[in-house]
Amino acid sequence: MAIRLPDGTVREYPQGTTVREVAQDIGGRTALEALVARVNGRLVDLFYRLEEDAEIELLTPATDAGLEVLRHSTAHVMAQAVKRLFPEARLAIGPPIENGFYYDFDLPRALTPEDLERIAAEMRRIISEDYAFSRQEMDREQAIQFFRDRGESYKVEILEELDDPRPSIYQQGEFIDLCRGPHIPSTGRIKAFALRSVAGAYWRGDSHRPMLQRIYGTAFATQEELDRYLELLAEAERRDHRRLGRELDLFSFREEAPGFVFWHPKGYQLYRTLVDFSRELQEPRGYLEVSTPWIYRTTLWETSGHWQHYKDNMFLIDADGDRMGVKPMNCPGHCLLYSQKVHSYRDLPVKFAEYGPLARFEASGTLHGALRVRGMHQDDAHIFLREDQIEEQIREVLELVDAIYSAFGMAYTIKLSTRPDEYMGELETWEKAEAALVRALEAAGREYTVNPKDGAFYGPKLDFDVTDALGRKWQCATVQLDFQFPERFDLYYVDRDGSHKRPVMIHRAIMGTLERFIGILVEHFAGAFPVWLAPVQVRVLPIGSDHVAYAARVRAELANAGVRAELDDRNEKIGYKIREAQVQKVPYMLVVGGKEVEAATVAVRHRRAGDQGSMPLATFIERIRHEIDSRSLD
RNA sequence: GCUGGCGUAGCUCAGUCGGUAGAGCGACGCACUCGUAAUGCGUAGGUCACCGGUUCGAGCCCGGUCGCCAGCUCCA
Repeated sequence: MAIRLPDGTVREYPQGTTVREVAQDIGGRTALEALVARVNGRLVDLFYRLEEDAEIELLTPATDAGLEVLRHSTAHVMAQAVKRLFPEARLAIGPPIENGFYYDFDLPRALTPEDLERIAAEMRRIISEDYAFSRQEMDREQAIQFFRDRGESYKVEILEELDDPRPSIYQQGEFIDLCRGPHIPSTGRIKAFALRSVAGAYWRGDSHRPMLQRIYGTAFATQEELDRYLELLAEAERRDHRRLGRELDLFSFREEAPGFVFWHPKGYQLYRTLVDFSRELQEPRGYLEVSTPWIYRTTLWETSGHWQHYKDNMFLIDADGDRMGVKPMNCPGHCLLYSQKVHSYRDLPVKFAEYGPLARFEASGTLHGALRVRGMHQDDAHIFLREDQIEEQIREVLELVDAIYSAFGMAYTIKLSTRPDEYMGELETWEKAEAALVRALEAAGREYTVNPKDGAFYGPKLDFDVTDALGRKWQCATVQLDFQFPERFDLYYVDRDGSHKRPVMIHRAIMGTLERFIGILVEHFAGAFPVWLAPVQVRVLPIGSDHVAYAARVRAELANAGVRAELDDRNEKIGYKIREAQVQKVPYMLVVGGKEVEAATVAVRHRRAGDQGSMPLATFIERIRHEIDSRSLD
């Protein structure tokens, strides 16, 4: 039979040759380091027997697929260790995930960090014992009986719902598990792993099913790569917005108001800078900023459909017998506002923007600093338009998204989220909306992936995942196309021929929730904001008390030039003042002493580049103004 | 909401066997008038998350509540 290799060469082997034998024949590093192989596009073990002509590719842990298999096998080794230490443990599932793997167990008691140590030690023993992985297929009924005899009720449940008539099981040493495979050749091939944490997880992700214990771990091809990954996690911890928010005096949280943010003056400065930026971009595009009520009678929520689809996430108030709900979204209010007057086809699109407060009753366990809150503000807007304007308006929004994210140096990807199971309106309308979004994306030449069933209850949406400086993804922007609200609110415009037509609506937020977006920015920039965003752009540091008066004049001139500047006139050594400004990540420090007073200059120190030498104040102002106005990311 | 863990000064943490609480940093005061990442000395600061129980006596043991953390579910 003919075996074709990725480099295009074709070699002849007798039928029944294993992939491993082919690898040995080829030789070289890839063959030596290969963990699994892809044969005609399908992943297989190295002991797989080739029976006919095939294209094969050997996969080392340097490939995504190879690394994934390595992690999957490490999960099996972990399960083996758990079984050795806790023979009564029942196995659930143990897949590889992004950056690692997990395995869920039903255990008689809660695991402690010490248990993780013991499990890791047992894993190291299993790795040094170097058991080969083997594969066996059996009839489904036989497999069910096999796992039932071993008391593995979760495996039995999986098998009972499995389509495969001949499921496979894998074995290494004494450990046997139901598994599709493939796996690495032997446990000794695991070179670097770490167990990270234990947490509860529902069987099959269903909150009505038993809670299992999930152990998270990770594995890499080499110790260096593992160390690099662990260092990335440590860096993420150092950048945690909850910690930096406190240290930089941006915001705080109190148990008196779980899920709400207290914005300190510096944090709120940042917040205002973002809103100003949003206005600056939206006003030229015809957005009209409005403010609408934040508490409405439930009758409005019934009209909008929130009562039926979103009630559990709403703060409800009994106001003297009147049932009212705090708004989780602005759309119903904007619909009422739209219906306040008669619109001509010529007036469309009408774009209402609002930055006001919203409240969503999020489950207590989901709250997370500023990233997941109950009280929020969005750079929200609703566009009322004619059907023939959909493509052009979606394109304009896409272009706005681009303008905003590029200002923060953030790349992003687009997801198209389609009709969820619990949806409102007609199937036909949904299909029309989904098709319109696809057309707009394609016309704009944007790449996107499809995220099935993740749309809002009133329409399909485009979600934007931004990637931060540590490579983590966050969902911020959302653009939703909606045919339902105009219907429910009986909105119309007067068309050319005088008839009443139904407008379409686009719901859109770019930064999304500002609380969340600022949390992301704090972590993205590690608190060292570019000058245009920095709450304090300059701190003026007089060396002695004789220089305070001059320093105060410098600060005032900076303020006149629209630069946010502070004066540190405390009676401290210059080194101490500099250290404090550095720790606060203030972009520029202006040191002024006798020489500067004399020459009417300032000695400029940049938080990263250090001492920049002296220059006339006007020169510095010109430079920093340019940096601010151009929204430089340096 | 669920599972597990945690809650002591503004922050980070110590507190032994149950005997009424401590450090460093920060804050404040005083002195020092200083040239690019920490001057010295002193002072104040605690309902040990909250409520209840056991005990002669609870930061410590038990129960409940709240909050936070890691996940799950949900999601911007």
